Amino acid sequence: MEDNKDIFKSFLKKRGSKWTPERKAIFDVVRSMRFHFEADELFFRLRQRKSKISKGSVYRTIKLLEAADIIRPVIFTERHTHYENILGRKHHSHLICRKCGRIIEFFRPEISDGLKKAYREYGFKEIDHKVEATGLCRKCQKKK
Amino acid sequence: MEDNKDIFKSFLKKRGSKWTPERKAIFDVVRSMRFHFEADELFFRLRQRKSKISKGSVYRTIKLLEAADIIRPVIFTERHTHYENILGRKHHSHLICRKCGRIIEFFRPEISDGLKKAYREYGFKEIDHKVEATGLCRKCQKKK
DNA sequence: TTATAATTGAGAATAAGTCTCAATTACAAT
DNA sequence: ATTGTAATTGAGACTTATTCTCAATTATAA
Ligand SMILES: [Mn+2]
Ligand SMILES: [Mn+2]
Ligand SMILES: [Zn+2]
Ligand SMILES: [Zn+2]
Repeated sequence: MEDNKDIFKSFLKKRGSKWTPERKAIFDVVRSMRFHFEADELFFRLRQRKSKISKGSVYRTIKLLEAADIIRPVIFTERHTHYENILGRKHHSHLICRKCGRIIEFFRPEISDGLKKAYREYGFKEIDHKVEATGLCRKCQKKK
Repeated sequence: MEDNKDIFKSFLKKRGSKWTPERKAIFDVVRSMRFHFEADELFFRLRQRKSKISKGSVYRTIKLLEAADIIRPVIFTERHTHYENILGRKHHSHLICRKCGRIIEFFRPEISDGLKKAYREYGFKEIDHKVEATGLCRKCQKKK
């Protein structure tokens, strides 16, 4: 079976794309991310590692990682896209505090269930889904 | 009880804001929208009605309509925000075809249920939620 | 080693949305 | 009705995330 480490390389090979140092570096950084991140953050971390990869390559590689199902876009509240590494992670939903921005990841079988029924009812072939629930966290409810 | 026609006016009055011809015109157009729309579309329709309302006022008024719970942002797949009129409409989820873009609105009690449980479990006070499920519609599954 | 198509970096371009500010206007108080 | 004033408006400059362009570079198969 395939190691997560090689999954991007294989993906690229399979489609006749090249395995470049830039792509490797970006994939490495992505694998190191523990939580949600944005393009800019990748760029910044690459800089810290004294890599001189361009903004353009970061965005281009993000698209490839998405196509490879290694990352997916999440959190749509803000103006720029947020991503998360989904390698070996269970699909989950997000609960977001409108005041402090805290994000909680959760899973509820009822939701998967309802979605499955919807896909079936409308004859859709499932690809992905996003659930974003907003509210006020306990702390923020107290503060006046 | 209050007529939908006056809901925006009352909202503005209540907070000491003015009921201007521009706001009325934008609200009228929003009320006429049958499906999801974007800022640009409001602007365009206002132009058709030979109104000369500025882009600035359209965006400013959209914010007010959101605050008044007359519209809400939906559909996060694209780069710009989409909205829908929620006056008198039941809260629903969206099923979107990745290929042709067709959007189906649906409601599944299991989803509301799961969300309610999540809010309770994490002590959040509910505000709103969005569910976007993507896949391939029947037609698009057939085509090759 | 070579040939070639894919990839890269740099920076220009795009586009949604926000901001600024002087001129205008709604509307409450006279 | 008139006036005073704070809120609102239009015009266009600005911001910012992302995409595009293209000449130079590079991975890889032959
Ligand atoms: Mn997450
Ligand atoms: Mn809808
Ligand atoms: Zn909070
Ligand atoms: Zn379709």
